[in-house]
Amino acid sequence: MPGFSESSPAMSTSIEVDSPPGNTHIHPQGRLMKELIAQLIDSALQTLVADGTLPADIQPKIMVENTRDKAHGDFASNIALTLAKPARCNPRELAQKLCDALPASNSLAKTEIAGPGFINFFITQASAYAVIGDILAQGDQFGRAEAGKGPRVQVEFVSANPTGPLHVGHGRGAAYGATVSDLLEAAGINVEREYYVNDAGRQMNILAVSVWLRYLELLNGELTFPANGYQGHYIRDIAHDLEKSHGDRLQRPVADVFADIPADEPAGGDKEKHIDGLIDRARELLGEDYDLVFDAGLNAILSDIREDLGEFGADYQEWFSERSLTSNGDVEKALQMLEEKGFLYEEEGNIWFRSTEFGDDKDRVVKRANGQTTYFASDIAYHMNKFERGFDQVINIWGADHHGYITRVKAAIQALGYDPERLIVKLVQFAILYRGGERVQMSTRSGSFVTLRELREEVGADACRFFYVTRKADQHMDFDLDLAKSETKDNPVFYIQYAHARVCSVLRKLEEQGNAWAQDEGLQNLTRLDTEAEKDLVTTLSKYPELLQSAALNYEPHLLANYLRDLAGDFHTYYNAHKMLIDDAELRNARLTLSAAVRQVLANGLKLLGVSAPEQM
RNA sequence: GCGCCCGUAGCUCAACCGGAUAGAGCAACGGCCUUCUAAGCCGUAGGUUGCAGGUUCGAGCCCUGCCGGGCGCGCCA
Repeated sequence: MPGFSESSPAMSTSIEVDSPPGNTHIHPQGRLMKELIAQLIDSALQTLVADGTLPADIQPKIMVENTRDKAHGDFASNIALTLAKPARCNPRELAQKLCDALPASNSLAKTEIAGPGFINFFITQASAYAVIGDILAQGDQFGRAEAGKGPRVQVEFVSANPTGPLHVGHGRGAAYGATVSDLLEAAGINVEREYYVNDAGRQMNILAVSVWLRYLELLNGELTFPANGYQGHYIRDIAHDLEKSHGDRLQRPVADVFADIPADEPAGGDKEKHIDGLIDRARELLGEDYDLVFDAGLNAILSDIREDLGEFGADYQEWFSERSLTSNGDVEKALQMLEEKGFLYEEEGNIWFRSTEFGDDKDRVVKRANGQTTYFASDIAYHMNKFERGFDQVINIWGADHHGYITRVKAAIQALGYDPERLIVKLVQFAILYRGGERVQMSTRSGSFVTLRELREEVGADACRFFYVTRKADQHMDFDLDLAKSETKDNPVFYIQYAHARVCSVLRKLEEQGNAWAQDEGLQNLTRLDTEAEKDLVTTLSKYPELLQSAALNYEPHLLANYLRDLAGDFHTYYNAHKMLIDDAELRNARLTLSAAVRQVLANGLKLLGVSAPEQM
């Protein structure tokens, strides 16, 4: 995971708190205990080196990790295992010596040696429970790193061609990109979200022609619509608006439009040649008015996409136009730079980029014999532009079908003199929708919905956002619509939201009883919380900040989704086993204080996932 | 054919980046509602981590080969 590292080993031994690497600017509460333990171990090591038990030249990496099994304490280190060989002694014996040499700490209850030589650390209850006070004191900031201290990172996501509404395939990229961006921001990184608008190229011309033909239909009656045109009803809507705003200004004789155009596919011809002929003809007949049609299509669809994403909770700082790369000269500039560095050559009139020098399978055309630059040329210029804007790191979130482009884009970046490691491409696999146990067929023809908007309307934005990121992005996922809509515990979204609402409900109930939650009294009596359910809950809470960092820096929002489910589960278990509204005021307030901390963490996590945290269900 | 991703309980997926007895949720089976939301909880069962080797104190994770699935291999965008 390159990029965020600014590690500076201050000690003779390097202390590594397990994952994520780097990001030393982040010191959330949850990691402090690990660091403390690592320092205790380091001190013990130095003692053993001083008395000759360990050779002086060892370079140990001190790893402190969470235990999986609470019988193993709170934290564990494998240091004795890794040092057994250089120390030429039995790992368990070494572990014992290390334990004996550990400095005293009032956070540490005891240590144990287990298994092949792990050292298990048990922290004191007071130390563990301190997190509850932290959560309530920090509120919605709990778990977040200090803002604006980190590097500048750009996240580009969705970037679907503006030729039609977003479909459910884009939904996963939108949810993933939005969540990763928010997570990175929570990790203290300066995030800029960007949408690359493919407003140049043939597809956009096809869109323009489609709109124009529907417009002509409106004025002159039905005509033979090209097989390769955009068929969707939204094209008619745009045509209708065009007619409203410009009347018959764009009217041209239909016979002229189709005269001498190569035959379309249904007529035994080539649909590509047919549509290209129509594009040329439209330009010819419309002259400068062509742009009017073109922009009408582009703007209508783009504003629809913007609105759609906005309602989905995906907000962008920048909508970057592909056309601007041509008009501002960036494409030519990028090609010129490659030319100067000797990475371009000409063959049969085409200009090729030597991407094979950077591991690509074959060289790629950047400019055709007819003088037109390729889409790839725009991509090169676009990435050059990104780095020129000063981002430390650039993250592209692409559909899995684009993986073939990674190598060539990285090749171009490298050829331009930038470190290709600064570009991170995350591929998002497609989601397959299921309804009633049946796979929903994704065809425009079938009655099944295809757009993201329809999906949101059917299952709700909360469930959409959550379900999309609940699996690792590079995994194929099955999206169960019935489950997403269900209001039972089977549905993780409801399950988590319900846990949040339950805490609110208890506090409301308390008020109805004419009582109030006394946080201070609760904090002072946390030691009364001595059941297993309560200890487990506190342990889970204490892991939140670290989990957040890990989810952010590894671009894995599913970790947060799973965590919230676990936390909600722990809470439901607790709630069911222990009554809160009891007469014993000290215990009551202690339990309410713990519950309020759970509510806070649930709310913080849900917010990052773009899911609402209702107070009542 | 080449490249990338993947293969874990009947199903959908985790596993803190090499650690201890591989974990959740569904589904299945058995319990719990005069009690703050049963929109919930508890318990049982379920595995040779696709197969075969290798690396080491230790492998679901790393290496090699094979089997199976997905995607990509345009002067398309």
